[in-house]
Order: sequence, then structure tokens, then C-alpha cells
Amino acid sequence: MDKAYNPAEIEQRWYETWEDAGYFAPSGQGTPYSIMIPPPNVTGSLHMGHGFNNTIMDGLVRYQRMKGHNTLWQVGTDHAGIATQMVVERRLAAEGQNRLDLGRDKFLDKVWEWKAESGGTITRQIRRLGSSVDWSRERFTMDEGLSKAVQEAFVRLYDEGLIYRGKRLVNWDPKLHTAISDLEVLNEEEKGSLWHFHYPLADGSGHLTVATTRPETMLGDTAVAVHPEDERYKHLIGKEIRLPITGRLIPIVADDYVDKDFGTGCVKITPAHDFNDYELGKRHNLPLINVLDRDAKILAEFTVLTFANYEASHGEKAPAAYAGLDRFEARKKIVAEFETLGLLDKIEPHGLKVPRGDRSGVIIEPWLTDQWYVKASTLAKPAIEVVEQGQIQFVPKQYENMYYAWMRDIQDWCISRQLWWGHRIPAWYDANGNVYVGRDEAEVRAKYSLGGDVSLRQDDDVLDTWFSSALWTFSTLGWPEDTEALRTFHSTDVLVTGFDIIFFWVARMIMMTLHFVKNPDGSPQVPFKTVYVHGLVRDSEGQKMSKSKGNVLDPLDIIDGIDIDTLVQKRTTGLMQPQMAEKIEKRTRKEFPEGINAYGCDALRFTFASLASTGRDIKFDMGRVEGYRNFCNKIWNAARYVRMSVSPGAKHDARSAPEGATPGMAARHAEGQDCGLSGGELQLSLADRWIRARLQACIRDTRAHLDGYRFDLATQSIYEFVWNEYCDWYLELSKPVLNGDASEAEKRGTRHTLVQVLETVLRLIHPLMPFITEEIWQNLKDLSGKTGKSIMLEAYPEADDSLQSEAVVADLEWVKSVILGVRTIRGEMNIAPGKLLPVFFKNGGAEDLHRLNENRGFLTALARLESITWLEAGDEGPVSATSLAGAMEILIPMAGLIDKDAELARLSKEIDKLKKDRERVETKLANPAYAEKAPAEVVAKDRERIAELADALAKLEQQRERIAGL
RNA sequence: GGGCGCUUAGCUCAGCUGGUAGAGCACCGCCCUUACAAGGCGAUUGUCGGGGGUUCGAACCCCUCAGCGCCCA
Repeated sequence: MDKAYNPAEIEQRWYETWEDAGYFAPSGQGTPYSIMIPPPNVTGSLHMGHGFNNTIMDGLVRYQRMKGHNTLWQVGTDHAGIATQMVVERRLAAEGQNRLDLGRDKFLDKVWEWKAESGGTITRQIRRLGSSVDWSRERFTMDEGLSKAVQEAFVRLYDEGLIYRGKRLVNWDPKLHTAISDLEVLNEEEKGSLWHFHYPLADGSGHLTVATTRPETMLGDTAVAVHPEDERYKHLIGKEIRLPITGRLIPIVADDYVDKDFGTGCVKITPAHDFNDYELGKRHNLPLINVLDRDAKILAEFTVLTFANYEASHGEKAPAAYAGLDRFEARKKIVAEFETLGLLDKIEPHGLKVPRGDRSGVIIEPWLTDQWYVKASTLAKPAIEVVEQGQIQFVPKQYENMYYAWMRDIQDWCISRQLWWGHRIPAWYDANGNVYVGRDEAEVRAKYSLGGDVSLRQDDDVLDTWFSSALWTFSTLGWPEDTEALRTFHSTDVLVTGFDIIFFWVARMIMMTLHFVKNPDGSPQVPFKTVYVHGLVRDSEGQKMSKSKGNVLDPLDIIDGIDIDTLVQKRTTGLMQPQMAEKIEKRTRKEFPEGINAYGCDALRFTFASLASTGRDIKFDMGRVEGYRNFCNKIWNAARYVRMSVSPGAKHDARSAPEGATPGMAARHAEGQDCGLSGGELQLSLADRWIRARLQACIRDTRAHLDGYRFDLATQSIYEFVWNEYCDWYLELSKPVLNGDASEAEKRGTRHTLVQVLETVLRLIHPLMPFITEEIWQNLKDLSGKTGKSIMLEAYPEADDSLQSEAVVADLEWVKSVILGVRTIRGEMNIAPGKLLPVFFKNGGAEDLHRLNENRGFLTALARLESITWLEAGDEGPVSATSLAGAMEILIPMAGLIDKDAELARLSKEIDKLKKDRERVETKLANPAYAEKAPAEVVAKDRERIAELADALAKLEQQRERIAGL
């Protein structure tokens, strides 16, 4: 084995081996366990969120696979309608082309070309993360099978009356020219103005003043509303306004939607351009006047509609000066015109939430169009119930509230998008605009008895990408066919996702799955039994990572490393706002002056796991990665030590062990460094028995934490055991046995334990750090007696309670406390670590003496002792620096080694500390209520503690006197 | 405006059903001791956001205030 751990050398090799061998596919044995990957954008690339998410899922999947389950991790990608179409359009633009010139079919060819070109990136990256997904079952939302599922779902929902087409206000993106759902709109607080306009009464008796944040929409005003109880305006209700600029007559209506205290208390109502106004308009049966075109420019001729009949009743010419003006130009012009007319009262600065498209970044326009909707409220009901009844559980639990809050107030879901890239809506129209829904045109004709003479045209629009994602858990398993896979792996076990897509995806999957996937008895199946919701990865300052901020990290750059110039270049190319480049470069150079080191996948994964606590934000700290890379190195070197101590001949390169060695060969290979594989007496030392006991505790804790989705705690217990117990203590304790004059049986016992504990711990860690564990495990095979082909197919460790022993742990704790006592004195007195010391034990009991005699070798080696002298009762011993192991005193003679004042100072410090402790416990015990009400065992523990403290203090004070008197 | 979350060592975070505050990183000493200097040994580090309450006992439970963040309207 190389002296230092080198991840680059081992990772890709093992992944290919596993994949080629087909180890990721379900074994076909055991209870099924399945996880569906949240499908990433097919043309996207990996970000830290994926890295995190994949680490968790792979951890779970490898854990369950090792536990013997028939494990499927379903992989795939989605087509990301808007995002992908945008990218392709941008590429076309760079070539001076656009989609409309190209036409639908040619454009789609271009998208598929782009998918072929860039689509492998994300899947290659998933491989680099070590994700053990079943590539043989990879799916894409635009696959034939999944497309069929989408079509089937749409048709069934339509036939059941759960999908409808209607003219509604939608969130219109004037840049992308498509409707988007509520969830794709971000409302951010921005600075704006509140304009106060005078609106003259039609009868010339005066005016009232409205306040608005959107002056340009006044062209479409169809009423002014006041609060019915507002004394200022009560008398005006029912009168009419002569709307300036257009000259339109509009009523003054009363509605308690109006907030009397906001602005002037008078609200202009534009039902075709505002969601609230739309609802109010519906209540008062006001006309809807649409004044904007798809680019959000003022129409030359407005569309006038009514709620009773959405057909355009008649047009109304736009004031000539406004036709074709962009909405913001129109705003300026309208304000100017009001001013000219003397109708501008005032302009106040005003903060407001501005809706912007999450993809385009432009201000979203509520716009009246024909769209397709899913009746979410009907589907939501059972979806709420399955969570209430515990058939689906959220981890952590508090996310259930978030889910309920949204589901109980759910709006119908607008599923049509005015895009070309996506699943085309399976609806056809005849010349009269009648709509027919079916799986294809032939079916439609048959279903609706349409003759060949009726010409049909398919809907141009496509479905929201999330519509196909909502079917993901079952469409990937073959639905609507009744497949073996569907029967085996649905419901899936757990969904692992960030809280940001609970609404987008989780909720919709639950609704769709309950509706479409049933048990043989007709009861609905849930898509997954558990939703594990993790936090979002942010940068070291807690900022959300985004391309525009220039703070994104590519997990592969942490695995492979990246120099600073390349990183800067990566962060500053292709920016939407190129002027940010300078700032981003400065920040990046400041944060990573040396670029990023190559830490390897295992270190990165262990870091992600260690950050997976219950919080919502995960600030990514490169220091943690470095720490865990060191941990990998620690494991690596522990393995080297084990190999060297067990097979001294194999010191240079353990990989010289024959590959695929049979047990017999392995035994021969290990010949001369018997670790108990081929029988022979094993005598276990206290250290051997101790590390085996501690290992059981670590196994138990790790399993419990993995079962509870507390990956952070799992990494903690693993780290703690490997570093602080196995490496710091056990490996050191093994040295005196192996290098000393212990019997062959004892040496064999220790070699055996060294190997077996390491081998077990590798399996314990494997789900989190697959590569290094496999590499070492393979190197250890000849010594451990394992014959399996891969650690990933081995059994996950189970705790053996018979190996736990409190007595053994207590004995070893005693050994540690003696060694620590000596080390403390050595450290504080600046005695060289290599200097051998004589030590005297004073006031020890029978148990101390027994433990001393059993462990003399350990003490001598680890505390670096020249001699150990047991002082009989009454024997003062030499003047010494003192430390305590329980009630026993550990004396290191001062002569020539220790300065009197230094030792006095050290003792005083220790005494002060103990006194403080004693004081605190005494105060507590002095309270009669405490002794009376606290549990007896707690009180007893405190009394015991006080006795110990008193004893220790007496001894230390005596020592201090003795030294002071010199 | 409604709801949720967070505030613990310089930094990033654990702290399970209340019972003497923990880890990693950083920092400070001493060490290149034949697994590991990506290391070893030792030391230091906290009015657990403020205030109040419940309790024998509160980082943990309740109330309240402040700051930060998120979601919804």
C-alpha cells in the first residue's frame, strides 16, 4: 500500500468494476427496497445539492443492499422543458437563428441533438459520486414509455373530469411566452412607487383618487372599488367614473376586499391584469379588458370579455399613442399624461412584492389565456389523509405542517406550457374549437365518432415538466403496464429531497400516485413511505449558491481539485450579467487563494453525510472536507499498519496479494503471520476484548443513526470509534503485544483482532465511503478470510451483544487513565516524549494492583516507563509530581526532571478545579428539596462524586504540602 | 399580516425522554517515536441570544423580547 491515501488512483477503477459486474442492479433476493432518484435535468450538470442528495441516497441504498434487501435505486433524468428550451434557443440565437424560423419539428431535432451532446454530463457525474444506481433501468421523462404514461394519465384525468381547459388569469412570462405555475414565480420585495391618480366622476360632481402600483393597467380598468363601510366614499357607490385617457365609463362598486387604510381607500379594478381584481370582477360581473399582448406591449385593439361569456364581445381601440408600447414605456407615458391633465395627485415611494419568473427573471404578467388545469383540490384530499394517517411520514416531522398548509389551500395547477419541448398535450380541436382528448388522433375520432371529413388539429402546447415528474415513481417502473417491477418495487421506501421542492414535486407525486396506482384490493398505493427532507447546501457565508452570484461549487472540483484560475474562469463565463465578473473573481480569489485541493469522493461524501442534520441550511465548509480527507488518510494508514504488523513481508505493497485469492491461497499468503484464519489458539488481551466491545457499541449506534436518517450522527460515531478508539488506543496497544515477548497465542489473538475489527469497520463505513473501503477491503481479503467479490455485496455488520463487557471497558479505562496521568505530567512539565520515566503507584487498592499486574506491558509501552514500583501502605515514596487514577496516586519522581515551582503551580491549578467541582456538587446536595425530590440514583451518584473529590483533594493537597516543604 | 425555523467555544455544527456543556477546524506549547506531520502528545476555549416562568434541577419545557432566515398572503 502506498504511504498516503490517493483517492484519484482508486475511485474510478472501482466504480467501473462494480458497474461492469452488475452489482447495482437488484439482486432479486430478499425484501424489496427502492428509492427513486429525483431526476435531474438531462442537460444540466451536477451541483452541490446533487452531491449531497446522492450521498444520502447512496448511503441508504448501499446500507440496505448490504442488509440483504432486493435493492433498486432507480435512476433517470427529466427533460426540464423551459430550461432546456431556453438553452437551445440561446444557442440558436448565437448562430443568428430562432425557433420560429426553424419551425417546430426542426427545432425539436435541435433539442434532441443538444440532449445527445450534453445529456451524458450529468450521468457521468453521478458515476463520479459513486452512486450505485441501476443504470440498466435508466429512464428519461421523454422516453417512449414515460411519454405513454404521461399521455395515459392526462387522458384518464380528463375523462374523469379532473383536468379541464379554461380561460383564466395565468402567470405569463412575456419573455419566454409561456404560462408558468404559481410555484415558478418568485415574489421579491422591490422598491417601487405608489401613484395617486384623480379619477373624475362622470356627472362632473368631482373626483375620487385611486392609488396604484401599476399605472399602465388603468387602460383596462373596469371599475373603482371602495370599502362598503367607508364613510368617505359610501355616497359614491353606484355612481360612475369617466376613466381618463380612454374615456370609458366605469362603475364605483363596494367590496370588502378593499383595505380602507391602504393608499386612498379607492382601488382601481383591472380584472384582466390582476389576480385580486379578477376575483372582485367576478363577484361584481365586471367586464375584463385585456390591454396587453404576449410581449406585454399595449394592444392596438383591446379584447373585451365578460365573465358570463368568455368570448370576446367587442374590441375597443387603444388610444392611438399607446398602441404597441412596452408596458414600462406605457407607464411613463400614462403618468405624464395624468400630470398634463392635472390628474396626478402625488407619487409616493413604495415597497412591493414584484413577481418574477424563476427562469427568465422578468416581471410576470397576470394574463388572460386558455390553459389546461388539474383540479388539485379533489386530488389533494386523499393526499392529505395519507400523511395524517401516517402512511407517509416526513422526516423531520415538522415538514408535515408545511405540506398540510400548502395542500389545504391548494390552487388548481396550470399544466400547459407554451413551449415546444415537452409532452404535447393529447387534445385535438376541430374547426369550431371543440376539444377532444384521446391517446392519439385515431382514438379521438373513434371515441367522439368524428368522420374523416372533420379536420383535427392537435393542441400546440406541452405539459409542465412537473406533470411527468409527478408520475416518476410509477412511470419508471412501467406503468400503465402491470409490470413485475411495479409490483415488486412500488411503493418505494423513501424519497430523499430538499424542502424546496415539497410543493413542486413531492405533493404532486403523492396526489398522482394515489390516484393511479392501486393495490389488488383497490386501495391506493403511496409513492413512498417516508420523505426524508434535507437542507439546502449554501456557501460558506450562508448564501444560496447560484451561477449569477458566482459562488457555485462543482462537487467534482472538490473531488478532483481545481486551480484558482480555472475556477475563476468557470465561475465567470456564461454569466447573464457579465459586469459581475470582476466582483466574482475577487471574491473567488479571496475565498480560494490556492484553488481547491483534490479531496476525493469519499471525503466529500463523508462531509455531506456529516452535515446532514435536521437543519434547513447547510453552510458548506471546506475545512470539514479537509478534516475528513485526513480521516480517509487515517483509515488508510491504519490499514497499512494492520497489514505490516500482520504480514511483515508485505510491507512494500499489499496489492501484491493475489487477486481473487481463495481461502487456501490466502492462508498460504498469510503464512508466517498467522492471524488465526486456520485455527490455532487465540488468546485475547484486554485491549483485544476492549476494542471488540467498543466496536459492538459503534455498530449499534451507527445502525440506529442510519435507520433514523441521522447521517451526521452516524459519521460522528464512526469517526470517533475509528480515530479515537481504534487508532489512538487499540493500534498503540497492539504494538507491545506484537513486538514484545507475548505468547504466540496472544500475538495471534491480537493479529486476529486487528484484522477482524478493521474488516468489520470497513463494512460499517462502506455506505458512506465506498471507494476507500473497497480498496482496503480487497487488500485485506487474504488476511480476513473473506472470499466475496466486493465489499458492497458483503453483509452489513450486526452488533454482537455477547462481546460487550462493562468490566473489560472499565479495566481498559483504568489503563488509559494511568497512561493519561503520566502523559499529562510529561506534557505540562515539558519532559521529552521519548524520555523513559520511573513511576510509583501509591495508595492503590487490590483492584489497582490486579490491573497493574495484568497490564504492565501496556503501561510501560504507552506511557514510556522505565520502571513501575508499587508502594505498600505507609510508604511515602520519592518526592514526585502527582496525578490521580481514581483513588490511586501516580508518582513521577521530580529529581532532575521536574521543577518544584512548576509542579506546585500545576497542583494548585488542579486543586482549584476540583474544589470548584466540589463546591458545585455540595451546593446542590445542601438543598434539602434536592435530596428529597430527585431520583435516588442521581443523588447517590452525587454523594459518591463528592467523596471522590474529597479524597482526590486530600491527596493532592498533601502532595502540595510535601513539595512546598522541600 | 399568517405560519415555520434558527441563535451553543474564534469558525462550522452535535447535544436523543430535563440530571456535572461536546466534536471537527482554527489557535497555543512539546515532538519528524519504524501506520499516518493529511500525524502524535498535551493545554486553553463557552453569562448555551436577552428577560421571565415551571422544576430539587433548564441549552433542553412554557411565556416574552431581540436579531437572522424561509414559506405563504
